[in-house]
Amino acid sequence: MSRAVAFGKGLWALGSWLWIQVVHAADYRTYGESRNPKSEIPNPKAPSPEPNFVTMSHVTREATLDSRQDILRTAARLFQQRGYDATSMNDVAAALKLSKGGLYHHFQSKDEMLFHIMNHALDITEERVVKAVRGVQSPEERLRMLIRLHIEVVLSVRDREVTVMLHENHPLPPSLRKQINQRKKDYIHFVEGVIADVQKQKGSKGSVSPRAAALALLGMINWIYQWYKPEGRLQAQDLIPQYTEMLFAGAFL
Amino acid sequence: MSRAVAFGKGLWALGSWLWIQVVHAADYRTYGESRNPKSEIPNPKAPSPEPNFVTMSHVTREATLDSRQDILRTAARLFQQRGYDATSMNDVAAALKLSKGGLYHHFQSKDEMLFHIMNHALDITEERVVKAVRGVQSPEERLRMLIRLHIEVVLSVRDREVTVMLHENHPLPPSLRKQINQRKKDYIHFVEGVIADVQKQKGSKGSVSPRAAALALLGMINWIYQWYKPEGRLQAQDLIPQYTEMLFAGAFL
DNA sequence: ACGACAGCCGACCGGTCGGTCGGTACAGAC
DNA sequence: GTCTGTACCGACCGACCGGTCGGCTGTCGT
Repeated sequence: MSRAVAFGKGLWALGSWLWIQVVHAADYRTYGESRNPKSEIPNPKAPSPEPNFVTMSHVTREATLDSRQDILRTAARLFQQRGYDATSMNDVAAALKLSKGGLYHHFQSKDEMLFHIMNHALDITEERVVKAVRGVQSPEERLRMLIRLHIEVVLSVRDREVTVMLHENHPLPPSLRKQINQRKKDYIHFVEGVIADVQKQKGSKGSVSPRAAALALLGMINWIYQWYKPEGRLQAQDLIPQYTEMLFAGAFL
Repeated sequence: MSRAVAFGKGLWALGSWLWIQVVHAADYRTYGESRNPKSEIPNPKAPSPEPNFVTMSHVTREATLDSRQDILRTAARLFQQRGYDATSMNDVAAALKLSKGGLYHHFQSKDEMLFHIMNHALDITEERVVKAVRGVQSPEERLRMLIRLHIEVVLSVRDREVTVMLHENHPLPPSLRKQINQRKKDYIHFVEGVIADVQKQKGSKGSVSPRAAALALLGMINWIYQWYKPEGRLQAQDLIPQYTEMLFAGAFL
C-alpha cells in the first residue's frame, strides 16, 4: 500500500521514456476505474509549491468521473494527432463542445491533463501486459505473450494515451515527470526480468545482456507507432510473429 | 543530376518518420558543404503559394554560409533539448547573442530552420552510413557495418540534427514534409535491401520479411535516443555488438 | 569619396496561448 | 422556498508567439 515514490537518481539525457512496473499505480490517480479511499501526496518532501492536484480529487461523483474520462480520451486523441504543444486548450474544449472555462472546471491545467493521460497509459500497460503475463509459467511463453500484448497495446486504436506517452516527453513539472519516468523504468525492469528468465532457461552464454535485449525489444516495438498505418501492408498479425522470431532467433532463420 | 522528387502517395498515419536513400541530396539545400551550381525548385507543380525558400540561396558568401551553419547547429541543440514547439525564435536568437530581427535576416521562418536541420540530418546519414556501407562487398559485413555506423550517428553528440529529425515530425508545410518523408522512406528501402542480401546469402527460409526486419532494426536503434545517457552504463561500444548479435541470432545465443 | 549591400538591431504587429473570474442554470436536500 | 454545490459560459488578462520593418553600421568595390 501507498507507493514509496523513490526517485531515480539522474535525469535522462534526452527525453527519457522508460516505464514502470505495476503493483501500485492505484495511487495518485483520479482517472481510471481504480477507486482507492485516500490517495497519498505524490511529492512528499517539503511544502513544495509544486502542483499536486493529484490529491485534490474531492468527492468526484459518478458523473464527474465520467466526464473527466471523456475529456481525457478526447484530449489524448488530439494530443496524438497534433502533438501536445500544438493543441490548445481551446481545441480540446471545442472538440468536447465545451467552453474553455468549462474545461478548466474539470482540470487545473494542461499539464495535469497530460499527466493523467500518461499515467493512464501506464495503467493500461500494467493491466493488459504485465498483469496478463504474470500468470504464465513457462519463461519462453511469458516472453512471447509479452511481445504480443505490448505490440497490441501500442497499435490499439482505442488507447491513444499510450502513443502520447511514448512520444511526448518534455513538458510536465519535475515532480510529475519523475513519477511517470519511474513507472517507465519499472516496466523496463520487468521486461528485463522476463528476458533474463528465458536466458537462464535456455542456458544462453550471455553475449546479449538482458538489459540491452529489453531496450532493443522495447525500441523496436515502441517505434512502430512512427510508421504504422492501419491500412498499410504489415498488419499487427504479421508483425507479432516476425518480431517474436527476431528476438528469439534473429532475422536470418 | 537533378532530383525527381516523386512524392509518396499517402500520408503517414501518425508521425511518419522513414528516411530516404542517397545519391541526390545535394539539391535543395543551401546548408552543408555540398555546393551545386543551380538547385532545382523542390515543388515543381504550379505556382504554388507554398514556401520554397530552398531555391533562394542567392549568392551565399562564405561568411553567410558559415553563420547559417552556426545558427542551425545552435537551433538544433535547442530543438533537441526543449523540443521544437517549446523553443521560441527569441530563444534561438538569444543563444546566438543575436536579436530576433537579426536571426530573421538569415532564415525566413522557423519552419525553414527545421527543414534545413532535418535535411542536414539526412545528409549526415547518407554521408556517414549509406555511402560508407556501399563499398563493402560481403553482404553480412555490409549489414554489420550499417548497424555500427547508424548507432554511432544516432549517438553522436555532434549531430543533434539527427535526434531532432527522429523525434520532431508534426510541423512543416506539406511540400517540405513530403521531401523529408521521401528521403526517410528511401533510407528504409536501402536498409531493407541490405537485409535482403544477407538473407539471400544465408539462404534463410524467410520467416522474417526484409521489411519487417528493417523496421525492427531501425526501431531499436532509433529508439536509443530516448533512453541513452552518455554517462550511464551501456555505452555505444557495448551496444553495437549486442544489437548486431540480436539481429543476426536473437537474444538467446 | 561614395554608393551598395550584408548584417544586425529594437520597436512593433496581430494573434494566440494558458489560465482566471464573475456570473448563471439547474439539481437535489431540507 | 431556499440553500448549496456542480457544471458551465463567455468575457477577459497578461505574456508571449512568429514575423515585419525602418534604420543604423561597417565593409568592400569602384
